[in-house]
Amino acid sequence: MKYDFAAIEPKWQKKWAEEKTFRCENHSEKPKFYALVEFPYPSGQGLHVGHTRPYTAMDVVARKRRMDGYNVLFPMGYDAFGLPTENYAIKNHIHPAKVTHDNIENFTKQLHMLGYSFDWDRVINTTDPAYYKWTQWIFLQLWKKGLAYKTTMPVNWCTSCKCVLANEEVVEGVCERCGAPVVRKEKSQWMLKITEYAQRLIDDLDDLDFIERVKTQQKNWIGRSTGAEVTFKATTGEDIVVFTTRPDTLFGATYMVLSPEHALVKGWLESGKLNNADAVKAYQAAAASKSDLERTELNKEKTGVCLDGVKGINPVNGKEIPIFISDYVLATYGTGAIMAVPAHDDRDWEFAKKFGCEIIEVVSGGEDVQKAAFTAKDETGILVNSDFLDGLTVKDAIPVITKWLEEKGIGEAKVNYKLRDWVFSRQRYWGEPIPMVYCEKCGWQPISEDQLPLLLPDVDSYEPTDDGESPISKMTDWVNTTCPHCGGPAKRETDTMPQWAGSSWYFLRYMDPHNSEALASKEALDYWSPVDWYNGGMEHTTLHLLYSRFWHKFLYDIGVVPTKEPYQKRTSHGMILGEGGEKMSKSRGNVVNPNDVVAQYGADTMRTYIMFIGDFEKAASWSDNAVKGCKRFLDRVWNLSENLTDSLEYTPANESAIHKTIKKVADDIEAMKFNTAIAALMALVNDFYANGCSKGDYKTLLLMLSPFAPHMCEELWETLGFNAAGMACQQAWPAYDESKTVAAEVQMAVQVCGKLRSTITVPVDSDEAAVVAAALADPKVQKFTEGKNLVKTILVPNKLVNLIAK
RNA sequence: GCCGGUGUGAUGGAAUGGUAGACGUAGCGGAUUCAAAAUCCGCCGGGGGCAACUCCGUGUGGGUUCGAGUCCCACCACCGGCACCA
Repeated sequence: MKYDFAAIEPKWQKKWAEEKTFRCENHSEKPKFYALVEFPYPSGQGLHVGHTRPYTAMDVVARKRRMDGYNVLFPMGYDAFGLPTENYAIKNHIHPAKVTHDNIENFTKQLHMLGYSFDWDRVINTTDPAYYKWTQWIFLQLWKKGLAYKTTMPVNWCTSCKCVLANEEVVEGVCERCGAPVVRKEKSQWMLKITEYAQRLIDDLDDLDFIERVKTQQKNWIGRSTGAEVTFKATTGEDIVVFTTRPDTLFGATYMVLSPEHALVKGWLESGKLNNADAVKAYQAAAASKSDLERTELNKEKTGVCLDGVKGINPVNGKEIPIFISDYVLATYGTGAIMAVPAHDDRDWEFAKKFGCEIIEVVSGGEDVQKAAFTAKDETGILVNSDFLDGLTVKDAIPVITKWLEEKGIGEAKVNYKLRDWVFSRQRYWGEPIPMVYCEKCGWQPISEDQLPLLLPDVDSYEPTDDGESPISKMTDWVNTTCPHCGGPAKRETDTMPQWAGSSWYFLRYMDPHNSEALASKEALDYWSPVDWYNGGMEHTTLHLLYSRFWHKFLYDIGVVPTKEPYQKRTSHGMILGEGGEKMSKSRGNVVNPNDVVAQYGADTMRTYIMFIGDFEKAASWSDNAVKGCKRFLDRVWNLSENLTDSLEYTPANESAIHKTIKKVADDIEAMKFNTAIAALMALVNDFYANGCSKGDYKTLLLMLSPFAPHMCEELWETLGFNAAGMACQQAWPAYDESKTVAAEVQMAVQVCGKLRSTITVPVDSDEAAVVAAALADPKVQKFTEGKNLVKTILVPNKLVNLIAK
């Protein structure tokens, strides 16, 4: 019989679908296990090989855990709102809902084709009104708690998408999605107060089993820094509050810098306090017109303007110091104003040199501060020229000055974060409508919860507008409504939610996907929470992963979900590169389509190869030749089935290898070392070829291989008549006996003075004396020990003996 | 600049401080075949030697250890994240 994957694979896929083999219930005697992969954005290109790596990996884990006796939830869905669909719809004049529907159909077919063990009764789609009803509901709860607010501020504006972006969506000054330049635009936007959760988002990482680089990247992004806020006085009477991480250097503050957008500057200009108003206004205008890229350009010359007519007063010594405006001070961080200590800060030093400001050393221990700033914060620095702080180390001076500031009422300890509130509105069509109404009399009002879902209206044109308004704004029938509060005329919000809204809570919906009363029932949430293991891409670390942790914490605070954190464990896969090690792209012509691979080699080969390709966490490049190697392996397994001995016992020569492999494959799957798990199975098959293979040997092999190559294993399982107790995927993982993982005789390395000289074969667990005696009997060893005294021996049981001879 | 990671044959990659290169590709030799494909068997880090064998070898230089790819120190290269964040 030939291994005809083209017939076998659809046969089993059909059976699994019809019998709902992988459906799971929200209750069980078994322990629960919730395995999650990031749901795809159903693009027109279909499933990418990049998707198959995490999906296959978690499918292997899910299948293995079922065999371990868990009640496994392994769901799939579609994150279908978003710009590419909208852009495709515009270009081809097809409704985005239709495009989405077709793409989802294609994705579903492909996911079935790969034999994934998803519970298909729990599929969700973020564009389904029954789903986004609850996305809107969560937004309303955020609004009720004051965590959603609308405000006018400078925001990131993508010049190509014609849409605002969150900070997280701007990568190196350009749009994360399309690569177009991002500029600052003053716009009124819905914002979510993620900053209120900054500290908890850091602290709660400690108890989670996330890979370290995810934790550090999130901490980096949140960017906590501790210091103090200090109030300086202006000679015109106003308070100027600054944030500093180095309050110890306060005596060295010789000037101040405000961001060009700072409110005080506007005030001084309006009240005519500034003698150089024209220069100041010109500088403000120049700063405003700069793109993010220009503003953050590396090693840029410092620029600025000194305010003529107003000075600051250093509160520790009463000195009058000049005030500048400069774009190296950001309006959106801290208070938008700094005290400048050029002797101990590189940026301030550079600015001071250019503008001729005074540089006073207040921390000794470095080089001449006139030549370079001394920025060390450790014990090497001793305070000088600082009155009561003199003689203290930097570390000791900080609490002393902070306490002093607090006592005098001119400052306090303060923590700042780089994290900004989440800009939550988009001027586009294909997203969840924001369920808010604006009334001239009552301001912003939420629509009543019983009116949800607020449906996305049909429009004729989805084109984004150049004036920065959503396409829906032209739909006057929809826009004009009545105020839920006073009943008077009012207008709906026409911006929609960002792409990240639907994915911020989707894992909860899988727990109870058809619930019309709540986003999920309390019983379902209690049973399945939290997600036990979530695998996804590193590119989502400071986007989806952070956003969904924030939403989950909010839902926890209002009593909707039972756990503080959504995901207990987070792992991440490396990218799949093209044949030459370059990123796959249409322009390079190195894109691998899973459909082609499955057609040529079958899904089991595709699955096995994508797991064997290399270290799961690292990038790996595709190799057509190596795919053939995996096909060859599966063929060898198949062909072996025709030469089995009848016994259901293990063949003695294979026994210890089988026990060892059972342990290794199980451990490797849990550790995501899929490549070595498959290597171990290959080695075992090589043993079977060499030693012969019994039905019993083969049965265990099929069970171990079934998570990787489920179709072929089911077929063989059936053909060989093992199926009385159900399919292979429904069996228990084979048991191993630790004592049998070691053969009766072991080969041991013999070193003389640390150098390998020979190997000997001895009975397992031989004691030191026996091993040493056997080693000394070896002529190759004798060559190096002859005429010397054995000073010491080191034994590593069953592995190695080292003879120290002098 | 700060944080994290990685450096091993021709190649993808293996190695709880204990026989470096498992397993797979490619390559070479053989069997089978009219021939090829497929399949099966063998070889496959470098130098020296007919051989037995021997010396060298995990980015570089030191160190700890009976023993280091693995631990420590310094450096080099590359990759990823953050970055005028006060």
